[in-house]
Amino acid sequence: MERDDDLVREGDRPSESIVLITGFAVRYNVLRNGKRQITALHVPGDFVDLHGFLVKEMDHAVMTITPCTVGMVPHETLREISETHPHLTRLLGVSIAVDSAIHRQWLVSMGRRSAFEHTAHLFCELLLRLRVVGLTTDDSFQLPLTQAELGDTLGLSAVHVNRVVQELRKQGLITWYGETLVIKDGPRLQQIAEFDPTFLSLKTEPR
Amino acid sequence: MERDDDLVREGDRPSESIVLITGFAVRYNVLRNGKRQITALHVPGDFVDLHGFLVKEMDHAVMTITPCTVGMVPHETLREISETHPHLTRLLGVSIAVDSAIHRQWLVSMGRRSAFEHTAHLFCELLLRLRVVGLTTDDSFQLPLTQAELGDTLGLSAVHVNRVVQELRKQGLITWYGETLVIKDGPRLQQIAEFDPTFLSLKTEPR
DNA sequence: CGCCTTGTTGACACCAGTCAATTCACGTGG
DNA sequence: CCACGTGAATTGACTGGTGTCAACAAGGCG
Repeated sequence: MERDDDLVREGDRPSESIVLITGFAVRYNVLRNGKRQITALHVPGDFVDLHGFLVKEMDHAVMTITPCTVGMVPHETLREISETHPHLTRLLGVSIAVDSAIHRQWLVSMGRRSAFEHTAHLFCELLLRLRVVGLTTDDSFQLPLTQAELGDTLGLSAVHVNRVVQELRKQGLITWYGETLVIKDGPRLQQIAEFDPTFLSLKTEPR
Repeated sequence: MERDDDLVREGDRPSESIVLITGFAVRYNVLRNGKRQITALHVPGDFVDLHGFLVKEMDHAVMTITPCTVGMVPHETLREISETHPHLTRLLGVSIAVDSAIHRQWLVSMGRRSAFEHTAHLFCELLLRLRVVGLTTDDSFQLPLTQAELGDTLGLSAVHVNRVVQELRKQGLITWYGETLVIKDGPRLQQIAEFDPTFLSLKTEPR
């Protein structure tokens, strides 16, 4: 798939779920006044649309922000799995639970962190998530987002994102050149963001 | 349980999950500087701590904000259910999916709605959720939150919550006296909040 | 009766939004 | 190889929504 393709549209009633194999995608809502809020950033390995299996109708859309390759899993298959493979079902549940943990952290960032801290927190989160799937080299990774898209993710204006990014650069915390983001001082960035890496870690359950 | 009791503490590794039978509870995080963000409001009927079954360690706390009665479900029971009752398992999944839908709406509100719209949206959501469990009379319900707690929910200061509530009153949209909140003009409130009631509705799946 | 929480109000500060112009990075076509 | 076009990044000036601080009112309760 190309850049800026819709994977799911608002109002859809999908009959299959999507696994993101390579590339980045975003989940978002658009308001009447044209403002957009991105509610999730999906990286390779993410089950992008699992809850579409459970809810009636999509209340939001998902689109690629880079060229992507995806896998499709028919809901029928998911149903069979949920009836015959309880431990796989649990894995799906864990996937949803992790999404949920990320959502909670985003809420904390939106509500109670400054734009600076919020941005730092997101970068910490992405470094960790991308490291898990082997997409980092040392403390850097590809961040194929425009500053405007980053603003829609953070709930900030594009102009203010720019100011914040400049400040992060000036303080020697990051470098962001082209699509490559380098975390230059991870510990301090985590400290600023009050980032707790354990919120992404999962219980390794028997079975 | 009394008011302001902890149901779950940050860092806990619970061995049972909680069903809220009567009363209200909140899920929250506290930052170093003392700021608090409430990430979920739980009403009677909610499965408060389902994901504690799936994740290793709680990254947040849950406490009652009214006297509550709760039911405890050992994780062992949940595991048995997940292995032998796929359709019940699905119900649990749906519960998580609904939480997730609410979280996304909160993110949109936090990021892209004004304080006024955000507050209106929350009131619309609560009216609908409480109606589903039969806790409304006409367009009113019990809202046992202080304005400070409401601020921690919305990501606003207590002072600003007060200003917003005054404005909602002045425009004839709500009444809030004691713990009783009355929605006086639901349609207009929904319109202001850009509230879409379908985001809480669920697919009624065979089995 | 006096404390303590909650709600309310006003003055003021500041973070972040908006608007508009400019620069920069690139890709394309002549 | 260079002129242009386009989207992204950057900058500055100004606005405005929300936070902070502080004081006061209104109840509820021991």
